[in-house]
Amino acid sequence: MNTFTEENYIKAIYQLSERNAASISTNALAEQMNTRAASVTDMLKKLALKKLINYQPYQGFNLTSKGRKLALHVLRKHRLWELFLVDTLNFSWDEVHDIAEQLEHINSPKLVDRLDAFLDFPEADPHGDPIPDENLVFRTKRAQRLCDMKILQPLRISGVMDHSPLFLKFMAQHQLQLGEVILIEDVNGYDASMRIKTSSDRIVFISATAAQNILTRPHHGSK
Amino acid sequence: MNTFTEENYIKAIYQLSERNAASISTNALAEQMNTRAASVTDMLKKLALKKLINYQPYQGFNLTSKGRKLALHVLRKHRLWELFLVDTLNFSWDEVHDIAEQLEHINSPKLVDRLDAFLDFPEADPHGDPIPDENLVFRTKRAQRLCDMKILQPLRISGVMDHSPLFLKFMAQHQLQLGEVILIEDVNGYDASMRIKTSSDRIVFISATAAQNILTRPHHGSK
DNA sequence: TATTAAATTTAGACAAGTCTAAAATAGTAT
DNA sequence: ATACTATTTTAGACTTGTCTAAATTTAATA
Ligand SMILES: [Mn+2]
Ligand SMILES: [Mn+2]
Ligand SMILES: [Mn+2]
Ligand SMILES: [Mn+2]
Repeated sequence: MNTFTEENYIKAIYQLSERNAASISTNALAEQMNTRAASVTDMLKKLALKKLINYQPYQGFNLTSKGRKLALHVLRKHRLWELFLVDTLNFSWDEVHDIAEQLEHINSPKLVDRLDAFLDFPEADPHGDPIPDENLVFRTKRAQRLCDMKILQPLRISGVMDHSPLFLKFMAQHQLQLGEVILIEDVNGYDASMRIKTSSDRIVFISATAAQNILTRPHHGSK
Repeated sequence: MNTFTEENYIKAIYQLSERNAASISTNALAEQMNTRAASVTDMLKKLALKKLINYQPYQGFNLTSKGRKLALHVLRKHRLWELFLVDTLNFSWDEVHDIAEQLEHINSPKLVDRLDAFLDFPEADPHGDPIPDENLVFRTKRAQRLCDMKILQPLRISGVMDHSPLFLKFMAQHQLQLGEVILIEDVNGYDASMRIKTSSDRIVFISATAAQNILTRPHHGSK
């Protein structure tokens, strides 16, 4: 049906438009895909021919509903496989992205659904990213960045925006895992760095950069 | 490292030389790969350049030790994934081949080894084909065809030679599963069809064609 | 408005893998 | 030994995805 390359382009377009809204620039996509603008233009024509994107030369482009569905289907597979690797095969969360980048292209609807069932219909992957269900609908809303949250409010760490092994290892070093409940005790007026208290009363200082990449949800828990 | 296509060619060469021994003909490989002889010749040159096969124009070809290792590595992945699909995701044995045909090309040594451990270092896939271990060594010898076995001797069904869904469904219909212990009661002198008795004293008649595609081992069990 | 700069697209080329049709080789039969 | 046939290889072409360099369009600046 679609080549790996086409799927990767469609996924990249989806992810760029998630961040920047509106329509995406050829250059931005070229950077994301680690290729040249000319190659992107070539591919855009093909994707438009397949009705996966709307595209007018020089006027930008965006996903059609068919393209959006494909993007969500690939994301669903990517995230289910990541969770499988962590939960079932005991990989750590900083090792799984590159493998899922391959597994997301395996073509077998039955396999995806069986994997989904085996993992008990999970709502989020090991990085807290929501997993679309079999109808490609998100059942969970995305969480908010730690840097945008109020002080002294219980928060549960529910995801990360930066998926690089470097950042994921940083999180592990500071024992900030998904599910951990924390509290912003203080935001430094000078550099917006934060003093954080964990549920076990441990104190952690993190930079504003780090706080921008941690996703949280208000926690309404016992005490 | 290697493309999917190269891996598929190498695997096909391995499987052809397993059956026919010696060196393989361009035409035989073309048929196996569902392509044309000219395309095969093109690929043979590339595989020879990569030192995966020995190849002299017009003189046939065979795997180098490097090529054999690659073939075994791909087979290992194929068979581990097939077992995973059947044992863990509850697929039936006639559904898994095409999916494993894709999964066998996922490139991650760590993933293969983790999968191997998760499945508890299995020695055979759902069709009874032996799985090379992490050093690419077979720990089990291949079984023998039912049609070559002696009469009135307890035999355990340990594999099949034909992997087509048609044949696998035939086996299921006659309730001939892997592990089942059977006995050849009689071989018909006219068409070499067989009367078989199962451990539960059920009688099954099968054609010589079927008997050629069932693999068995002598069974030394509790009566 | 004219000029300049940035972004995007086209032109032309290349590698991988495939194909058909034609040429070369090996093997067999007279 | 010669002729025929089956097998294999080459020649030339096509598709996909990529690239560099040049041309085009849009946007920004003077
Ligand atoms: Mn990918
Ligand atoms: Mn993820
Ligand atoms: Mn394959
Ligand atoms: Mn098998």
